[in-house]
Amino acid sequence: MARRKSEVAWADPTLLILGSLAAGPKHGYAIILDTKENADITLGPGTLYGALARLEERGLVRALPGQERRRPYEITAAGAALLAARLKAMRSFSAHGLARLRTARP
Amino acid sequence: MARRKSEVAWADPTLLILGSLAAGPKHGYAIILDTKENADITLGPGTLYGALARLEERGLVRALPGQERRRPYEITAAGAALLAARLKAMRSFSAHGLARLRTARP
DNA sequence: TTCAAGTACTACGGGAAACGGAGTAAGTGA
DNA sequence: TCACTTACTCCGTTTCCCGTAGTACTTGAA
Repeated sequence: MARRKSEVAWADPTLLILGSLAAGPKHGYAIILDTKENADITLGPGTLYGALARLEERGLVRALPGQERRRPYEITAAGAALLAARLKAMRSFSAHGLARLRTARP
Repeated sequence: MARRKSEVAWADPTLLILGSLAAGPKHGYAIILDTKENADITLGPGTLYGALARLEERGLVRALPGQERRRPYEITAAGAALLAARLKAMRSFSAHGLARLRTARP
């Protein structure tokens, strides 16, 4: 029940979801499996579907017609643009940070 | 007053702080200036000092003797190890995500 | 000398949302 | 029939992000 279980997170759920949807439309459960595999982070259902709903109301993802009991989502152009910007920031920050770690400390 | 002001964040404050301290010991205000410059994120005092206190009680940063009214901190070995792991995850995720964006979508 | 601006931090509280447990329900395979 | 997987909904708890306000000292220009 604890938010982020007192750990230092390297990415928030919304970014993980956008990153997963960047590969193509997926429904919620498929996103959970994808992030588990690709980011080694297991999103609980509350986290996933809550974040997904917020992303939708911000116009960053869009719900697709959906068959049976699955509710598939796809990333929008705005979502892809925002994701690209965030990923570039992450790439730059991680590169600089790792360089700092290599350089510094006796 | 809203947590993360309804935006999609690409890094949480604790990671930004560790990244800043990786370059060497700093006091709080210097961390604010550093993250503003290097990550283009302005941490408010509440965010910064709150996160710093949590990092300290988790043994990821350590308070130094400190002159005058400054309270300098340095990253611990545990903090550096955790930072390295998180930065590698970020680097991998951002690389894969950007590749996905380049490949996909009509 | 006065006053604005910068430095450096403390104290406080609201509220978004992360998180997981529990529940539901359909499908699959042994 | 039963266990397991898939796929999601609902809900309560807790974290902690974030800004505002306030304190206090220093510096420098008017």
